[in-house]
Amino acid sequence: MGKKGITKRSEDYSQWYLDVIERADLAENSSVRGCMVIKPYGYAIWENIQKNLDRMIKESGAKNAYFPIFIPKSFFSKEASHVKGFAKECAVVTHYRLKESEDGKGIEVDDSAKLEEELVVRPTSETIMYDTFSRWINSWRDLPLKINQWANIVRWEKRTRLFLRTSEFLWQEGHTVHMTHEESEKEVAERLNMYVSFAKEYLAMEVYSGRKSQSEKFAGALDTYGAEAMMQDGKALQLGTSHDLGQNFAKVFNIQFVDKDGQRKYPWQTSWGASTRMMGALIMTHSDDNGLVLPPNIAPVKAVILPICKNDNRERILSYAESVYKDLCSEFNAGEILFDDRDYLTVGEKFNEWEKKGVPVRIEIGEKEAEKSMCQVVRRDDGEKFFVDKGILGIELKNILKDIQEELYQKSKKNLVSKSHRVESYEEMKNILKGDGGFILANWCGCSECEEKIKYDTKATSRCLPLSGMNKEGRCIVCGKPCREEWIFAKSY
RNA sequence: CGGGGUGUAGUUCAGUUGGCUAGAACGCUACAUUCGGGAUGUAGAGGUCGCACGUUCGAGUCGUGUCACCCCGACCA
Repeated sequence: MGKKGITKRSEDYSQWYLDVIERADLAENSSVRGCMVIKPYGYAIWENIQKNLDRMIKESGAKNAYFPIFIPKSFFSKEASHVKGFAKECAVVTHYRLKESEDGKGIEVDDSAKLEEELVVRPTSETIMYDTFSRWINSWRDLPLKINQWANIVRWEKRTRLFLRTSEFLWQEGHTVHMTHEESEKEVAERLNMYVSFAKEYLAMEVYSGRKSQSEKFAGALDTYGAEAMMQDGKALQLGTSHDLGQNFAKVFNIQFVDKDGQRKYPWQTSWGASTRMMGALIMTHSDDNGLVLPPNIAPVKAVILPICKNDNRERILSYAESVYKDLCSEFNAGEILFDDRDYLTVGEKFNEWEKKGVPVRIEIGEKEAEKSMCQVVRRDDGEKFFVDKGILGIELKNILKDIQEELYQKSKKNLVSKSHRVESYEEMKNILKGDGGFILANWCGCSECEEKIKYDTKATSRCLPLSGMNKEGRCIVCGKPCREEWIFAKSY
């Protein structure tokens, strides 16, 4: 009756994904690869992310809309660096019809149904949205325009990785248009901060945020900003990005507005997004060897009630547990409290199942509890157990959930700090990256030669230049030239 | 796209120098006994050995091709 345990996380992150996603196992010989199936429990997590992030997005003034998944090839190729950045990972639709094959043994593409112009399956929606924006925007009165879209995205990556770089993923992409660069820069910063606070308040994650280097920026942007989280294995994972697009797209899509002074002008644009990868980060950050650990603010199920009964006391305990369940249901939203009265599983199996799924709190109800009109509450994050009076369970539970949320965040913060290393020499940097990894804080002159060398020597790339890294006098970790920017480097997913 | 590895039951894998009716564990189904940390017993279901071609009297096993997956590169907000 030994404990089986799931595979140690250090060996295989995918053990944590079992209840959340699985590899799409499509028909044999199918060239659709690297896709995921999001399971109901995983989708419930995504819905909680959507719900809360969507609220923050709307608070920024953006409105939700939906644009086509198909982008005419000609749109796509208008912005030179944009197309260069995405060209190698696009799925392209060339035909619109199938026909029965000559030998009657199957279906084949009907060559007579070839599209005049190929359609690109969106790898991001800048181009198709901005073509429309050019017709929506005429006057300064039409600005700022703030549009958000929840959609699926396809990027035919050479190498996929379950959850972190799948061929198809879900995301939210925001696109805004402003009169001045000052205004669009403010938007870029605010949306970056939105992702940082979302990570903190909902995902219970501490991140570094700042400007990306020129080599890491979005294809077509002036500047890209990102939020970077640190995983338990010392690798960085980007949570969200925010781009200052300048007037690059406005010029090629001919988005113009007549300003108050009567002049036709190109507006300034931004785009920003966060994807299902965020769930990957969430899971990889908090989980332990017993499975997922979900922050209460994002967990689909906040607490599970487990009656523990024997044959001779079953009815009594079940009816007591049910009254506890009803009490709690009146204080929580539908589905947030679960009553697990399955009698074909042993208690141990149930404990294990809910632990694996990361339900923040388990409420045990057995002989002792029923007698004293109490409940035993067990926290998923630290395993702490205590008795709570039935009468105050609802209030207590809310406090406990709040406490778990806060402690998970503090733990994440501690992890980020302990995995961040300010280095003074290139040797030190190489040694750390060869060992446990983590974030390296180091002065860098900003030239691409030094960045390339770091990448070649350590496989780490620059992650971002945080606010705190500006105006830090020092010498470039590689070439030794005096410089005043302290960048963050890390190996990343 | 280059280098390495792997495809056998739902899952993880074993399968000898090519040889007889294809193996285990877990999971699944039924019944009974259980139930405060991953239960036990009995019975049962479950396979075109990734796919194609080849070598052979005979292929899960050897060869070629192909497809998919994993790792490392290249690539990648």
